[in-house]
Amino acid sequence: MAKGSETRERLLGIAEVAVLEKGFGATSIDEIIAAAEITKSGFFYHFKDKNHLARALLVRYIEKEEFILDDLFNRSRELHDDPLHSFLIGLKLFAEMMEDLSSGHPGCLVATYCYQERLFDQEIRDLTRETTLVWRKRFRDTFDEITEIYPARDSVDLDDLADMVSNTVEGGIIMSKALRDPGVLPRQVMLLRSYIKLLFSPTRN
Amino acid sequence: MAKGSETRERLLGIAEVAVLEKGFGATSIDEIIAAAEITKSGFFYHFKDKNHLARALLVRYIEKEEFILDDLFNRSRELHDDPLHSFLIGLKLFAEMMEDLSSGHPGCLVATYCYQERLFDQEIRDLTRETTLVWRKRFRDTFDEITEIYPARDSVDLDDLADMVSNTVEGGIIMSKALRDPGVLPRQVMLLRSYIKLLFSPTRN
DNA sequence: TAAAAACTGTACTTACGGTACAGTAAAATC
DNA sequence: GATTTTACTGTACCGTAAGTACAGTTTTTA
Repeated sequence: MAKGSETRERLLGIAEVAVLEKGFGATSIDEIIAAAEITKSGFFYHFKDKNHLARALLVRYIEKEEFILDDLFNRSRELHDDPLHSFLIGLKLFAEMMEDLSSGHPGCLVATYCYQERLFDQEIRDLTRETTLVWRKRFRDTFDEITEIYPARDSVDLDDLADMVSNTVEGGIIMSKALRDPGVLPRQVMLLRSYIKLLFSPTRN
Repeated sequence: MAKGSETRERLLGIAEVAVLEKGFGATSIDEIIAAAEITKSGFFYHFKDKNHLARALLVRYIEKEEFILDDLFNRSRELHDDPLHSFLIGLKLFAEMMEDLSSGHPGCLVATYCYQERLFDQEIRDLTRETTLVWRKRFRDTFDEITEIYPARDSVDLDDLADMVSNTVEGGIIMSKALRDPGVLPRQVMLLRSYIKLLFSPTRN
């Protein structure tokens, strides 16, 4: 079992890089198996078709993301009791993490899939939607905690505000890629942080 | 000339929809010519290869965008003399425009190209970069005008703030697609507006 | 009416997604 | 230690797509 899932992981790793660079439709199975030094039959042993590869890629990506976010915001929670300040610390940590990616964020699979939706079956499209809703819930819970203590200085919908976190990251990845400047994403996260700070800071500041 | 450029436009229109739905690599020339009811030879008369189609698509898209943004922010400028309030009006108008797109924003070609960069030649990658810099300059000029009158309540880099406008739109398009809710993009634009408002409003508010 | 523009038609090459299926080496299970 | 399962290899094949080449034809414009 160990050897098999090792090969599977290698295939997924190679495919992920290729998909984020060229898009799913432009990534050929032939190039994946060439890089993985495996035969086509070997590939189809692991994934019955390209759609199954797509799904496995997405599931793996989502799990990795969730783990990273859990870890980061748990740490920020340990650094400060107050939900607002803890979240502001979390955003700073996130920005720093994005800054440390030497060649920039490689890209978000959810975003690439959204921009190529017609290539995927309903199951995959539902997965991207549910993932985005999980992100929303994560940050919505945070903002619920914050508003229990700090009243917002402008009337905003908290689901929209929660979406703004994902929105900033997704937009920042694109802007970083477009400008070929990995620094854009972390700086945009810091701007989001500035908004949260202004929005919830007590009036006398 | 009229008939030729008419066919060319038709090809570009069909290609744009397909590329935004499936990505460039997954859009076949055969499907484009089938929809346009033209032969393959006819296609290659207009575009010598797929890369030339990609470039023409992008150039056309950029020109359309620029025209729309010019029009919108010129109108908002006419509605209010003050640069801050004029910009806030412009963002509201933009949000309304996004809301009126019945099936949501079809997607940004710059974003799809960024997520499939390895498919395109250097010239196209430079084009996406320069376009993003033009967007930056547009909003940077606006924020320069605003800061001449209103001091920012938090220390922010104005280029970053200018990028935040594009960032919000690019992210909003992805979030709208992921959640299958066209309303996300306009609501995110309104959140950006809320930030600009908080950031530049005189302290007593 | 001549020339340029805008195509059609045919034929071919290479690459890719996918199928089918027989065979095999290594690892886990009984 | 034999057997089954896992994880592959190898070969051969099909349909579709991108792209090339080039000769011929219609339509528009000068």
